[in-house]
Amino acid sequence: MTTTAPRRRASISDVARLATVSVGTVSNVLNRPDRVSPATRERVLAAIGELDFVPNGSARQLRAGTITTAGAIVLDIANPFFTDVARGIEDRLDEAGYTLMLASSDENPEREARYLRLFEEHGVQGVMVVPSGPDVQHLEALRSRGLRVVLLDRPSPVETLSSVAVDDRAGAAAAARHLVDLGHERIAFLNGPHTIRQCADRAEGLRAALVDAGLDPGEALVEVTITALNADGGQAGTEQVLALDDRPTATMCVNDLAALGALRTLRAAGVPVPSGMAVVGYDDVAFAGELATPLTSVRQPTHQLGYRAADLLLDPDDSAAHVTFQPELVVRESTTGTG
Amino acid sequence: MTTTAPRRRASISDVARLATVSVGTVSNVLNRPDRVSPATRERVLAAIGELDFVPNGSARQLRAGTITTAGAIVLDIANPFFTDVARGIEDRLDEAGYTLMLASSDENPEREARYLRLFEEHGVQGVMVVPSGPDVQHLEALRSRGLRVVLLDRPSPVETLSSVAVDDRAGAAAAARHLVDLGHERIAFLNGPHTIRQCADRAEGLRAALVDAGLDPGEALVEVTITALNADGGQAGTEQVLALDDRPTATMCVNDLAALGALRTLRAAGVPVPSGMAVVGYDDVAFAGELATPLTSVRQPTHQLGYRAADLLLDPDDSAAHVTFQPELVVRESTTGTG
DNA sequence: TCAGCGTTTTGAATCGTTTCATAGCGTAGG
DNA sequence: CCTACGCTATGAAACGATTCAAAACGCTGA
Repeated sequence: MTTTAPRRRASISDVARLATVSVGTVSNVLNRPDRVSPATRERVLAAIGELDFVPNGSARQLRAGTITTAGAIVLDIANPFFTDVARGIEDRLDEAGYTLMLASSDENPEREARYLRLFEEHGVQGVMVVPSGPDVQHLEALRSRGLRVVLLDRPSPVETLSSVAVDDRAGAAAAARHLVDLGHERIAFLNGPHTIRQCADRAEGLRAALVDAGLDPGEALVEVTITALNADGGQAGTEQVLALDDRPTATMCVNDLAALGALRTLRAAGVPVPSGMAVVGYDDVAFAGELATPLTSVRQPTHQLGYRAADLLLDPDDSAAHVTFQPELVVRESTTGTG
Repeated sequence: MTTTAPRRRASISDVARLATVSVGTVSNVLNRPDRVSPATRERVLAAIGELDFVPNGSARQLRAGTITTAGAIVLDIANPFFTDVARGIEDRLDEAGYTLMLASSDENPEREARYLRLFEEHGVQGVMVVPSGPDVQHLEALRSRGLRVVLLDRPSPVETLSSVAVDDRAGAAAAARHLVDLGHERIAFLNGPHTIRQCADRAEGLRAALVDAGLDPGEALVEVTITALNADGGQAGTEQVLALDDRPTATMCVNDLAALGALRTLRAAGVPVPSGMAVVGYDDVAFAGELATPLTSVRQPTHQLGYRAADLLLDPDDSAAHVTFQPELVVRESTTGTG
């Protein structure tokens, strides 16, 4: 193995000099090989190999103006829901020869803005974003500057931005109806802050379903806000719920990771599931069915969600489109079991 | 909400014209505000705001030569192990004001090469890679062209490349010793292809531990190669194992996702765990302890792994460093239970 | 031999920044 | 009143590619 010391990167003119042609010809070999005679092409390719030449993307892009790259920003890359969505995006972009730059905002609008700026500065074709706040003006501004923008996992609050979403109200409502049908009349909801639209929507769907069932949400619903939308958050929230005077008989969680934390905490506290406390998750991630107490959860078409988002981003038709998928309640023993 | 039609992106000279200064001054406002008089600065900033000016990153980079971005390529972004590593990387880069471009190679060397090229063309400072094949010459070539390269999750096979890894032989050996101590004398190993170094190392560690215990690996070890290192792969592999004439009494899995598939398949086949078949996973992901049969698994310091990798990448010292972490066996009921 | 034509190659202009040598300007000191 | 100096601001060069009008080349047929 040879250990060459780093040297200056070869440029197209270095190649041209070595192959004794002009830079224009080298560029043609790279981009329109058919316009170059075979002999010249050979010579240029040899020089490229010799020098380990890799074209400078910045220069290319500066001149050509555009690249086949898209960006995506999700809330948390460690959450399987978002990685499944990301896979859907990647698969669709791959078909079109595009590449994806992925980043996670940590629900932090400042980080979101930083990554958006990075993407814009580097001239991506467009971005897919799970907004970390209710305000989408900055995204509309981005669109007006010529980038394609697709809102991920939330219906667009403005006409002009395309969006792909799952009906969160329907999902939460289905879960709530299921619990009410089982006789629960007091339900805890470990939810994220309402600044995240999905969280607000789910709270609303849950509330509406309770009203439909003739219950007073003020009585029947205890919403606990958790800041970390993961297992740790679920644990903290469940500890709060267990400390309540009039303890609910069921807990809905904003996602399956939080439900994992809830189950862990309930087990530690010796509360049986579901007889002591029914638990419902959200997302139906891969392991939901394999837990000690298999988890009732709301399944979302994650892969499709990402795939379709990328589809909209690539669509040459410039008009905004809005796609909504329907979620599906998957019932398991964390609500119907005998434990 | 106003809906401005996309117009041409403003450039620094548009700003200069509007503020009636030279382009150099605008650049100074952007990069060395203290060298510009407050009055001029104000005027320029107003023009920037007016025009929605966002500097062109390609042009900047072309001239300045470098950006504070690093790339990472993992095998599968849907695998919690890799996303935890990615979080570690992100956290360290964030401290240094760097941003991360993340991609997954799908264990496909061609995809890996494509992303490496993309990263290089865009002038990242360096890349962290979980190589998808045994050959690292292309990475050494990258390094010789001036990029910083850190191998992720595998010890470097060459001196010149920095690496961060967990001792895979030790992890597999610890798991094997545990199984042998429990009396198992025939062990199935659902492993990935040996072209992936971790897989080869784990097979070797397992084999060595069996020899140490006085067993003949030819007899005691049944290695089943699975192509998908996830739950589906685990399911397929387990089906093969169950069809064997002389059925092993324990199954080691290359990761927890595969173990999830194994547990699912065993349950479907009515094979009790661990009395009918003990199961060991690898990675100790968040849900491992919460499964129907809590999973014995090899814990790796994932977050640290990523954090340290980014650390090496940022280290101004150019010499190659090699960091190895030790894994830890976490024993649960999938091997010691009464099921 | 030369005009005419199609193919291949050339080289200068261009993209939007940063950088840096230099010019302009106001002020303090002699 | 002139010089020197410190601030600011200027504007051209440079980064490394693509693009395209024009030149060079190689043939064919008269």
